[in-house]
Amino acid sequence: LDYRPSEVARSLSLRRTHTIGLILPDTLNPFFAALAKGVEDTGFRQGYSVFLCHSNYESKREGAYAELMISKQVDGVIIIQANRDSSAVRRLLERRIPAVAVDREDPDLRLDCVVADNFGGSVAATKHLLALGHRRIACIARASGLSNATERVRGYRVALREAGLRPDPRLLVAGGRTFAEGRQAMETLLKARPRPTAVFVTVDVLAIGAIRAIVDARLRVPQDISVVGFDDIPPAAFHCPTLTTVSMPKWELGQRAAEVLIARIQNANPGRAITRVVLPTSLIIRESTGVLRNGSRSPERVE
Amino acid sequence: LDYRPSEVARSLSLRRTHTIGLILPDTLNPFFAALAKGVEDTGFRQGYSVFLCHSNYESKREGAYAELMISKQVDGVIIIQANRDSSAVRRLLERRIPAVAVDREDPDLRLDCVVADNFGGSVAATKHLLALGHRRIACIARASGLSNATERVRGYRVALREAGLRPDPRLLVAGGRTFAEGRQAMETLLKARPRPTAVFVTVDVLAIGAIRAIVDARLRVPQDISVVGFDDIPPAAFHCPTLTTVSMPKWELGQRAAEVLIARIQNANPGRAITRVVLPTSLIIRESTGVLRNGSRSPERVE
DNA sequence: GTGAAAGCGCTAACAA
DNA sequence: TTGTTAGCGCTTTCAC
Repeated sequence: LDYRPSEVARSLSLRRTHTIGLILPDTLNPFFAALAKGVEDTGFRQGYSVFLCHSNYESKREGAYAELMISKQVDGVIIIQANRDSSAVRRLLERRIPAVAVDREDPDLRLDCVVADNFGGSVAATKHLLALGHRRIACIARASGLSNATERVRGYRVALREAGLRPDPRLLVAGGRTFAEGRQAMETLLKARPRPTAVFVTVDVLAIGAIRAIVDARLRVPQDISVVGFDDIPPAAFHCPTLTTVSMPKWELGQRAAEVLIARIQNANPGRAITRVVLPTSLIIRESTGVLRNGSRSPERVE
Repeated sequence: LDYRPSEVARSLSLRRTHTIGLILPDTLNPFFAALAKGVEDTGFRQGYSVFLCHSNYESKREGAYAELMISKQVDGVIIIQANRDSSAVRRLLERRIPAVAVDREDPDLRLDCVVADNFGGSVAATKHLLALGHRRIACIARASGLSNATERVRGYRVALREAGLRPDPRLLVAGGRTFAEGRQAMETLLKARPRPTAVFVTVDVLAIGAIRAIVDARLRVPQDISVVGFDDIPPAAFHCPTLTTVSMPKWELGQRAAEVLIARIQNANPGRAITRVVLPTSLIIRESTGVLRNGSRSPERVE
């Protein structure tokens, strides 16, 4: 007859809940959504349920969720930190809750992490623009101070330097995280003189916003300005023009994070060395980048 | 000193877990992601944690999750059914787990539901195209057989009939749920002769794919073909051209569902009448729709 | 008021 | 092998 053992009684008895917490800024962002799917898929396959915890980019809420996960006695948590404030992670570690950081890492923290090769991807993106003849290459980047953001800017800078160019600080502008903020950042950039002929936008969502700003200024992508993004979110391949971008292994990031976490949970070896996995990124060339045209050098009108 | 009561012991004792399950097809779809955020936000505010359960559009996985939610003894579940198969919901109801259906409803099932005015939104979208002078108006729709999909097609048909037009079955094509499937559907439609001058795509994701097909065929939106979508996902406002669409109260759908569920949970009145809430939709006019041009009547070349 | 005890539904250790 | 029992950490009841 229709009997289901009570998981809560089992949890109390076994002291394991077969539940993990996933703390992330916002699943509305397609990048995080894909990553979340990766953890949920592998958790499901391995018998773990996942609590969805939106920090909403707020440290306070992140902390509240960490506290809640402690009370709920999850077996572990996967966290995409909202910002530089790592108190939530520290709290988890303090309570000996297995935790793994994804997408962004903090060298000060001793915990497992799964990240992508942000630096390499950014070098590739910038070199692609250089190979197309561009020299005035701008960059729109998240100013979160988190490793993924800083690594991307570092890749951009290093690539420029290797090409014998000096990064122009006026061409580096801070973006937020929404389409609208990407547009805004690009509007700022469009005022620079001479205007950049290409822009490396370190987040696809911002890149799509940036293209909007370019189009609204009656300029064309890529004829007047080339743009390359980062993440390869689903809309990137369908935007007009389709977006040249650096592909992130989004689902895999989540998958690997779940695997590392579950291994840590089941391997009751607390002194085990820290795991750090780095997944490769790769440049996907589409329509939004093109060779530098002389005519696009310094048009007078931006309307 | 740093003491946290064990929620699992409390749950066992109180027979309430302060946890709800959220079963949905896929958070990668921005529509579901926004809805999920709505339930998570209000759950958080009211002291409920949410289990994220991707059915992946598979009844089997949906059923497995329903079973798991029963074992985990969640206080209730919110479900966006993957397809016509309602066995998962029935299972929940059988076990007296409070459940609420969101976005799609099944008249055969006696459970609370929160849906949007899909019919009204579709009528408005179609009337908008009619007002612009279009007569050959195609429709790309999900063929899931679920209420939201059928209501949207019904709205389209009713609006055409009210304008004295007879819906042409050759202009109604089934789309899937991805950008690529939207493009495919539009490719089919582009072969129709005479070609439609406008298309109502019942899902934004499909609409963006459809625009891609139109552009690839060297036609322009809206000069050659107008397109209106449905959902108003974030990229819709940033696409080129920006997408005219019917706005869905996505976050609110999730929020209301959570509220209805929590009320049902706390109101131990099992005989209470079924709650059915319908939220309004509204047409948002952007760039992808324009007046019918005679020149766009029947161009010969589709490249 | 304060404190002890029973019970929530399981698992695991131990007896028989 | 099978059956019994203690205990997981809380809430609630009941006795003091």
